[in-house]
Formats: sequence, structure tokens, C-alpha cells
Amino acid sequence: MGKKQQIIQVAIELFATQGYEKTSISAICAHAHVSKGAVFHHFKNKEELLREVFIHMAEIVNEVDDNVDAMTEGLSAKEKLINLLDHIFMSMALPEKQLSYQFELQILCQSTMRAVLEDLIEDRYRLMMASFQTILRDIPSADGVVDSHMLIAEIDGIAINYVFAKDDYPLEEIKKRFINKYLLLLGFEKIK
Amino acid sequence: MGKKQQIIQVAIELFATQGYEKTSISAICAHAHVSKGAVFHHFKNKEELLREVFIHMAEIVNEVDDNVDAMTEGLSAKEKLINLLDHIFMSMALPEKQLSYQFELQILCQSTMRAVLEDLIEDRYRLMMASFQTILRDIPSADGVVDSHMLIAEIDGIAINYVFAKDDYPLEEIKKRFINKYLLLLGFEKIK
Amino acid sequence: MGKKQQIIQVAIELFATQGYEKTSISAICAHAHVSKGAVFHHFKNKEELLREVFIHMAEIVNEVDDNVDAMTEGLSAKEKLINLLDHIFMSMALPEKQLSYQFELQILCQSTMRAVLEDLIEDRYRLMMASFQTILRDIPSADGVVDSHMLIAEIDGIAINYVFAKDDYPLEEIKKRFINKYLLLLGFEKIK
Amino acid sequence: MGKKQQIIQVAIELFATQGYEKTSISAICAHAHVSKGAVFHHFKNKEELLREVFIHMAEIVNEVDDNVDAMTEGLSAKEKLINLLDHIFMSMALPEKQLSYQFELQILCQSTMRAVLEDLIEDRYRLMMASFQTILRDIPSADGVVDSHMLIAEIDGIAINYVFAKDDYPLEEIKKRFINKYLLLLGFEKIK
DNA sequence: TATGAATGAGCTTTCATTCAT
DNA sequence: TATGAATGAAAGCTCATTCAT
Repeated sequence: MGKKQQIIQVAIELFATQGYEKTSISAICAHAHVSKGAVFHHFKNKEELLREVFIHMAEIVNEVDDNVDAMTEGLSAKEKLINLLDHIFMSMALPEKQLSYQFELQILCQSTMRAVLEDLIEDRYRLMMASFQTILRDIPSADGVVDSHMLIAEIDGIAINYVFAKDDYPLEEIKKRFINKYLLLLGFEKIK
Repeated sequence: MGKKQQIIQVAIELFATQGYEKTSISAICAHAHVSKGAVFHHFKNKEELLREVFIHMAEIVNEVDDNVDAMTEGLSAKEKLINLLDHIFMSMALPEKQLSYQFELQILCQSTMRAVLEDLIEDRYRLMMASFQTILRDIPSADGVVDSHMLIAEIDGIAINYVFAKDDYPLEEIKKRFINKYLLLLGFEKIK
Repeated sequence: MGKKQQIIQVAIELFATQGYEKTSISAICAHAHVSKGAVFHHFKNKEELLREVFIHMAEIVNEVDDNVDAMTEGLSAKEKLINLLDHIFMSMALPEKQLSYQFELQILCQSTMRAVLEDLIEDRYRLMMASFQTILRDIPSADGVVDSHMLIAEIDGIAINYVFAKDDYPLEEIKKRFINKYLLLLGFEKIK
Repeated sequence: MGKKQQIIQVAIELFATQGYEKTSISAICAHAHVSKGAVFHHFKNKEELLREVFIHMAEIVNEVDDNVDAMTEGLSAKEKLINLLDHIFMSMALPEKQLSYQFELQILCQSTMRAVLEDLIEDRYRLMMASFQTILRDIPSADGVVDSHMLIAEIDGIAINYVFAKDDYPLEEIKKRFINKYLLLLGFEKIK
């Protein structure tokens, strides 16, 4: 693996777990077994490294998510929704996804990161909104915009609490209640 | 106002908005019109300042929250739940509460803060859990533990999204749908 | 002496002899027996240190020059000119003046220094022009502007060559020929 | 053009305008559209590049100057002097010459450059001294050594002031007064 | 010949902390 | 109580130079 990839890999890990400010270039070098010069050879500065890390992380997450979106054709709106939520909750257990939740949280509260990634973040939020709205559009009792905002926010909240509590967090049970809640709200029957 | 209070006041603001790491003692001094020596006279070091800031912030938030808890006696479980959620959503608009959400988010992401405040955070989470469980205990179809975790997480998520998006975030509509969702899940009638 | 003065003193010496870019803050600290932190406590950054150094140097040079200007009243224009040139040449041997010539040369060729000191440099050039023009104004055959420019440039050139060659540079003889040259040009009798 | 020539060309420009220290190898590569490896293939290190640049620059300047020296035979000492000064002043407007004045100034100020080029500089100064002394030898009232030093220094000074002030610097008028000054000093009639 | 990845020393600057006053 | 001078470690970054290809 090229040193550039090593650096990005390590940076993802450290930015997500310790935050951008607290992660020194030196720390990245130490973990990636690379010299400081190498980092600045491949990335103009720390901010550019951050941007490349963000993009790389988005790609990884997209790969994970593409698996679901694939074969939902022909399903009813209800089934699509269940499918999507099911997938989201299940993927929360994946290390890549957990890292990405932590990473996004860092972005949210560190002004430096927000400033650097502003454009990229907005793009991603719009994408998520669109993906929920596409499904909700076919459900008469849904409020496309509001429910999408709500879904995103709640999933965020659960993911964050799960990632940071992890041990004995009743994720599976929450998932069931969460899905049922939405089915009821949207006028469907509960499942299970 | 004593210099110590000035320092804490400024520190709350800066820790919440910029994060603990990014907030230098110098910055605090500048904003509080106080000398560096004064800070280290009143607080052993930066970490102790952080702890005092956390405690001070908790007190402020408790004052806000006590107003509701006060007169819920004699109400039905359903009414209590609606009351509580209503209060939580409404208080999200208060500057003090927004600051506290930002502050807690900072704690979550920044390992330094977490390490310093670990004990205090756990206490607060337990308190919130207890407060929800007390209400849910009287509702047969509720799953006390799971639903409490879920409620806390979702409210967290919504608060965070609201605080950082603020402009044109449909908080009021989300609140309505959110409450109805829970009423349906717990076997009550929708309201409004 | 305060540490701030020590720093400025050392910085003058090093900026003049080695140049601004080549003079590291570390080097200044080492020579001034001061910590790096002390430098940045007293000066916002290296550029501000440069500006303060320039101003301090200008003050020193002004003190030297004030001695002459003092008692020229009542003298003829010719005598005033001779006096001034005499003083300038004599002061070239002073360590302070040599340092200032070197310093000004550094400013001239280092774009960073020029940029930082632009305003201060222009002020000083205007002052020198004025001081020569005041004397030449009373000499009919002089061309105030042109001769002032020429005088400044030539003195610069001689000072530079003297400072950097020093050993066995015939400064005294040059002074005599230099003054006579100007007396002849301006229509006076040679002296000596 | 060979890559080596490209590098030298760019290095002249950058060393003269920005100084040796401030000019990084990377900058040279960028301007010359050449890789870093190429520079170190053609030149052992940065100092050797400097020496080759100096030599190349000297050749360019010599070509310019040879044009005059060529056909001065048979002229009187006075005419030779006027010729030489005339040529020097006129050539100040040439871009090559201006670059060379800046370059020489850089050498003077930057100890690194001086150290590397010491021998080459002394050679050039001796050459200039000789060229003036040859002419002055035939003028009884001249002081060969002293006047040569003075001429060199003054021309230096004027060139420097001209190059760095450029806009609206009265070079033409200075030239006239300068030549007349020397004619008077050496016992000749003024011209024009 | 030529490339560019990689290194490590050194640069300016920030920062929590100490201490004499 | 309060000041601010002083420290030294560590941060982000630049740069000449080396080397495998």
C-alpha cells in the first residue's frame, strides 16, 4: 500500500476518535510509520489532508450503503422504508460506519473542520434528505420534508449514543421499537 | 461580579462554541478582561476550570428544567409525557439550553473533556434515564429501559441538528410528529 | 536592562549583518539569553519585531545626526553643505551608523523586509531629501531635486562599499575629493 | 534549450529579485518546469548552482560591456571617460544589467552568498578598478586609486537607487550632473 | 538523464503553566 | 488577590538533499 493511503487510513482513525485539532501531524506520522515530510509531500497542508480524508471516508460509506439500495425495486413503500431503516441500524455495528459517525460528529462541533468541509457536508446532507424523501413521497400520510429531517436527526442521535456507550446498549430492541414507531405514524401495521 | 464568575461565564461560552482544546487560556483572559495570573489563581489548571464550568452549566440547566417537573402531580402518564416532551422541545430555543447541548456534544467528541468529566457525565445520564423511566413505568405498553434510551438519543439528535442548522429548521413541526409518534407507539390517541 | 531591550539590541545586530530571513528567532534567543516564548510575549510576531527594530534603529541614528544640525545657524550655504557632508562621512566610522547602513541595505534587497517596512522607509527617504534640498535651495547653481537624489545615492554607494571593504578603504581621501567635486559643481572654490 | 540552461535562467531571475535564501529549489523547479531530481542531477547542491549562476551572469554582463570598450582607441582621456560613464549610465536601463545590479546587491548582503562567491567577487572588483585606473592614469589631476574607488561606489549607489525606485527617478539628469562633476574635478571643461 | 517519493532538521508560532512582584 | 514576564514543549510547515526507479 502506498504511503499516501497509509496516511489517509491513519488520519481517518485519529480524526474520528480524537478530533482534528487534537490529532497532530506527528501523531499521524508515528502511527503510519512515515516521516513528517511525507505528509506534506502528499498533502498541501493539514486542511487538505482533512478534505481528502473526508472524501475517502464518504467513498467507503457509500460502498456499504450501495449494497442495500441495489435491490429495492418492485417493493412497496412500506417495505422500502423497513428495508432502509433495517440496513441503517445493522450497519451501525460496522467499524467503518462507527468511525464515520464519530467523524461526522467531530465535524459538527469543531468549527475548523466545519469551515474546511462546509461544501462537502452540505452535499451529503442533501443526499440523505433526498434518499428519505424518495421513499416517503409514496406514502400519503408522510410529511416528506419534516419526517426526513426527523429521521436523520433521530438516527444521528441513536448512532452517537450507541457508538459512545456501546457496551450493553440495547440497539436491537431500539431498532424494533424505532421501526414500529414509524410504521404506526405513517399509518401502517406494526411488524413482529 | 467576581472575577471567578466572569471567567466561568466566558469559559462556558467558548468551550461550548469552540471546544475545549481550541479555547486557549489567553482567549478566555481576553474575553473576560482578566489577567492570566487570575485564572491560575482561581483554578489549579485548565482541567479544573473545565470541571467547574461543567458543574456551573449543570446548575443553570437544572434551574430551567425544574420549572416543569414542579407541577406535574396529579396528571395522567400520557399528560406527563406530553408535558415533558413539550417542555424539552420548547427549551431547545433557549440560549442556555443551546449552549448546554453544544457543550455536551463537545464533551462527547473530545477525549480530553470526556476523561476529565467522565464521572459527572455518567451521573447526568442516569438522572435523565430515571426521569423518563419514572413516567414510562405507568404505561403498560412501554419498554421502560429501551424507550428511555431511545427517547434520550432521539432528542439528542434533534437538538444537535437544530442547534447547528437553526435557520429554517422545522422544529415545531418535528415536535408535533415526534410526540404523536410516541403516543401511537405507547397505545394512546394522537393529539391535534 | 529589560529583556525586551536585549531582544531588540540583538535583533538589530543580526538583522543588519545576516539579514532578516537568515536570522532565526532561535538565534536571537541564543544571543540575547532569552527563551523563545519571551520573544513572542513582547512582539506579536517576527514582522512586528522587525518594525520595532527599525524604529529603534532610526532613533539611534537620529540622535547621532542631531548633533550636527544643531549649530549650523548663521552659516553660509557653502559652509552648511561642507558641514553636513563632513558629518556624514565622519559618522560612517561609527558602529551604529555602519549597522544602520547594513540594515538599510538588507531592507532594500529583501522583499519581505521592504513589504513590512514600506511606509517607514518612504518617510525616511523623504526626510533625507528634504534635508538636502533645504541647503541646496540657497545655492543658485544647484538643481535641488536632482542633486539631492544624486547625493543620497552616492553617499549610499560609498557607505556600502566602505562598510563591506573596510580594511584599507581610503575613506578620508574619498571624502576630500567628494566634497571638492560638489563645491566645483556648485560654483564654489575648492577647499584645502 | 537544455534543462540546465532553463534552470540557470530561472535561478538568475529568482536569486536577483528574491534573494538566494528566499529562493527554494522547489520554486526554481516550478518556474523552470523541471523536476527536483533534475536540479540535483545538474548541480551538486544549491551552492554550486549559485556559483554557476554567478558565472553565467558575469558572461552576460561582459557581452554588454564589451561593446563599448571595443572602439575607444585613439580617443583622448577625457573622451574615454565620458564614453565610459555614458555607457554605464545608459546600460542601467537594460534588464540584464538591472538584474545584475540586484544580484550583486544580494551577494553583498547575504553572508551565505558572499562566502560562496568570495573569490569571484574579488576578481570582478579588481577588474573594474583596473578599467577605471587605465583611463585615469592619463589625467594628471586624477588620483587613480581614490577616484576609481569613488567612481565605483557612486555608480553602485546610483544604480541601486535607480533600480529600486525606477518610476520617475531622474536618471538622465543625474547622469549629466554626474559627468560634469567629474570633468570639473579633473580639470576639464563642462559639457553641454 | 530525469522523476518525484521520502527524509529529517529547522523554522515560526501557540500554549499551559510558573513565579516574582 | 491580581499582574504579566518568562519558560519550554509541541504544533504546523518548509526545505535541501537522497535515492529507487
